[in-house]
Amino acid sequence: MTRVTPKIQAAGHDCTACPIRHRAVCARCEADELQVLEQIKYYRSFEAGQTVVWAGDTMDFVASVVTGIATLSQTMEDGRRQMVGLLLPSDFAGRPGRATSAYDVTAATDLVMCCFRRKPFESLMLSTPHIGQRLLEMTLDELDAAREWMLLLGRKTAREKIASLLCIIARRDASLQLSQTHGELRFDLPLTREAMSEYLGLTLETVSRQMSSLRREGLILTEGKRHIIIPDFDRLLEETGDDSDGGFLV
Amino acid sequence: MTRVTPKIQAAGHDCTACPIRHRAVCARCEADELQVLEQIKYYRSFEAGQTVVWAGDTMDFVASVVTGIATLSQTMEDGRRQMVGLLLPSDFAGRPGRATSAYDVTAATDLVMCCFRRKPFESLMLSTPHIGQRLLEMTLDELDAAREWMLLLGRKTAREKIASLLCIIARRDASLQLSQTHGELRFDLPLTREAMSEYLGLTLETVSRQMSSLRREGLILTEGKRHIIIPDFDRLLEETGDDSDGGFLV
DNA sequence: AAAACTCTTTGATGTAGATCAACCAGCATG
DNA sequence: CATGCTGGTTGATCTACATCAAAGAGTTTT
Repeated sequence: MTRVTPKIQAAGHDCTACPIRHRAVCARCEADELQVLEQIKYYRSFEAGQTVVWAGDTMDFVASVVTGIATLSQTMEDGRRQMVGLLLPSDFAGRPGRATSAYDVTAATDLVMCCFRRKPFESLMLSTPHIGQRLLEMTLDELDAAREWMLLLGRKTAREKIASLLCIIARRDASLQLSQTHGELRFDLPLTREAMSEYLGLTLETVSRQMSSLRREGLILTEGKRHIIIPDFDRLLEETGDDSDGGFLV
Repeated sequence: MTRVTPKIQAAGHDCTACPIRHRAVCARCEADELQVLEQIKYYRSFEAGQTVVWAGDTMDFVASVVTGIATLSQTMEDGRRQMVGLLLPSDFAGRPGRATSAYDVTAATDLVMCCFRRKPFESLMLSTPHIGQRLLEMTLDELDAAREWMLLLGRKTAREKIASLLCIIARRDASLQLSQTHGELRFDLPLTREAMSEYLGLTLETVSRQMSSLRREGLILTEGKRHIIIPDFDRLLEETGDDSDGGFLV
């Protein structure tokens, strides 16, 4: 389990060079506002599989994902688990005004977060409207995504669920690389079959079977277990059950 | 279909007498800020079953639910529907900065909304931080509720889903009446079996069967089709699958 | 007071996905 | 190079819920 510690931790204190500068909670901040943020921020790294916080534990910071992927999940007493959020670079974790985490937060891949102690961040929100405004916008986006996910969980078939997840990840990956979402797409699946099943409200066996079925039909190709190639994105899109046009807001 | 038009429409321009004054987006506003809001607000009434807006249609206002219940739902091309939100008095509908509704908004019961034209509301948000702050708080609450719902949709059994829904409605009803959530509770179900099924990701037959089963076991009693009596709230709570203590944030 | 609605309940049957159980591939470890 | 470990695949069987179908209860309409 030897993993390279992401470089940014050692380096970057300079917000202007930050890769998520224009999309994170600080996106609207002016130079002087950024300087205040730089005073209270610190980076934390996690290895794939590590837990950032457990549901119910105190969480005295809020944070932006800088690189990697984190998941939010809930667990029932008897162990049933449901993932309720997938945090990608620039997404925000934690809730101003709340001391304990409502969810298990876990590093799905190696992860770097830009953290702010909660109290200073909260007072900053009062004095710096740009932060609150941006956070509102991001929270509204999250709410839309959560509601889209409710449709998936409540009404889609296993096959549609898998296709939807693959399309979402492919799309977000493409948007990070600034490539087009047409024709062939390739990316690494950042989730295990088990994590996928927790996100989709399925068992991992069903996930595996549906992946195999999509592979058999040529809708996806795989290299190793995790590298996915989508030869024709639009064709996979048709399997999601969504409107051909609009669909997910991502 | 003769229904009494809610009185507030004729009467109330006075925010200070508003029943949702202390819980809605305007909760944190000072007297002078309320005066500005009063300038741009207007009431709209809808009868049970009426559509407020269709998904995709332009929605040039945002609004607070004053009395009654509204639902948000999504529809797939082939007609499968999933409810993604239940708006109770004081809840907020619409999204500042977005011109079209992402969901079908429907009056589940007779409904009165306090509306603000979107543009003036947006500029008010910039000049009146109290509104944006409150909206952020409400949106974060909605997001928590949506995530709780994802757990229900993804992992709960039909029986647990029904018990959860009844508990949530009973709880919110009790909080409006300022009564305790222990021992016997009674309330009117504001949803048809079909609406319940759309919310829970079930068919209406399954909803009906599970309601009958809870009734047979004495967990609920019914008077007519819609009036529900919960003789022992804590006993019903045990059927939800949630932690006995915390559970829903509502 | 019969007809037509809407909402609900109940029964018979079918099926998607869960559950239980092997087994395989890739890797790290003694 | 056997050993165990983690993550993934595939098969056989079971079951919770969907689907199809009919009928009851409470309305409004004629």
